[in-house]
This record gives sequence, structure tokens and C-alpha cells, in this order.
Amino acid sequence: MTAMEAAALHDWPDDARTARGIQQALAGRVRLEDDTGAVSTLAGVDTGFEAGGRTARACVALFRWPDLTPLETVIGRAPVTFPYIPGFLSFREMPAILAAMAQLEHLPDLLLCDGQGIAHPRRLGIASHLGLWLDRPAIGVGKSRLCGSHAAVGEQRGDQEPLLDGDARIGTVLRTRSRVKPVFVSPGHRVSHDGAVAWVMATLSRYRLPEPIRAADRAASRRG
DNA sequence: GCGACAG
DNA sequence: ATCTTGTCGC
Repeated sequence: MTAMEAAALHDWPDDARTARGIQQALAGRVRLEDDTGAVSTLAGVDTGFEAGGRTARACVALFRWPDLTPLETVIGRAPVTFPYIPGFLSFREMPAILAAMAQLEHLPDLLLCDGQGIAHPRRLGIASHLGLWLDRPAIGVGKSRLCGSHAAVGEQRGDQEPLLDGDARIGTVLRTRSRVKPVFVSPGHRVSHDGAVAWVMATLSRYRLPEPIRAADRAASRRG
């Protein structure tokens, strides 16, 4: 990696201007080839807020693969030092996520993150940023669109349409439940578009979101 | 200038 | 994301 990239990876900004520079420096390091190796554990990642929004509370819900047995749930907290600005979500939530990850004996072999991967204005959504930071395969699963356009998606479970930004494919709009609003799937790091969609489909139960993300979502937003 | 805009 | 109770429906 270049010196600028090395400096940007584990560096932290305190303003959007600097954050944008970090995103631009890191985006080129994202790998879109499937490089998951042997997956024996995977985790869902989500963040909630408490104390009137002054504290971020992240949850990492670890599961065994391929049986999807729940293994462990950890919670990490961190002061919120960055405002919510579309396109800069990772700078708000990652400190808490990293605090949660630090509680695990071993990092998950694959991360499913609530939010976008490369389906981002500068191709560095939270799943990409986190995947790069931890050097782990990561997938972004957004409940709504940040950027890009797409054709109408079929109404049946499994129907999908590529998410495009001009000529470039940045993700997939995937119907995870028949007649229910689709999700926005995009590679975070070390996974392909098709690989990301396959992982999401493989971790679904009967709901709209993958089970690992649902579990993280519950723990992260649960009061107390 | 106007509209869009992850969580 | 969060502030918030009950309620309609499978």
C-alpha cells in the first residue's frame, strides 16, 4: 500500500473534510474477489444509540457456520464524536463496533453489516471501512438506498436487480421476502457481488434481514 | 440553485 | 438512529 493509504487506514478524523480524504485514500484497497477462505464463524453487526444519542452501542452477534448456531453476543460502547452525515456513517459507528470486536477471542471469518459496502458515493460504506480495518471479508446490507439506481425488482423472494452508478455496478437490490421491501446488498471487502448475495440468501430465515443482522439489531437497540 | 440523503 | 402505545393482521 502507499504511504497515504497506510496513514489513512487506522487514522481517525474529526471532521467530514478529513473523513472524505480518508475514504478516497482507502477505497482503492477494497477487494471485490471472493476471498473468504474456510468460514467457520460469521457475525452480524449493528449499532444503536443511548444517552440521548451521545453514546453509540454496537453489537456483534457471532454465529457458527454452516449451522447458524448462536455462539456469542458482545456489546461495545463509545462516545459519539461525529454527526450523522449521509456518506460518513462509519465514522459515527465504528469506534463502538471496534470496542465490541475487541471482546471476542477470535474475529469472525465473515461480517454482515447493517449499512452499505461499496454502494457508497466514494465506494467506502461502513462494511468496506470495517472490512478493511479488520482485514476480514465483509458484506453490506442496507435497509434503504444511499446512492445508485436500479430497475424495478420482481416481487418474489430471491428476485434481484443490479444497483448501478452510471455504468458501474455498486451492489444488488435483493428481495429477501416476497412482497416485502427489498434490501441493498453490496460487497464490503474480499467478496464479490454474487458472493455477497449468496451469503445473504444463505443466512436468511423467515424475515427480511439475515439472521445475524437481526440478532445484532435486537441486542443493539434493546434498552438497558 | 434544487433535490437526495445508509443509520 | 431515536422519541413512543396500542393495534391490525397472519
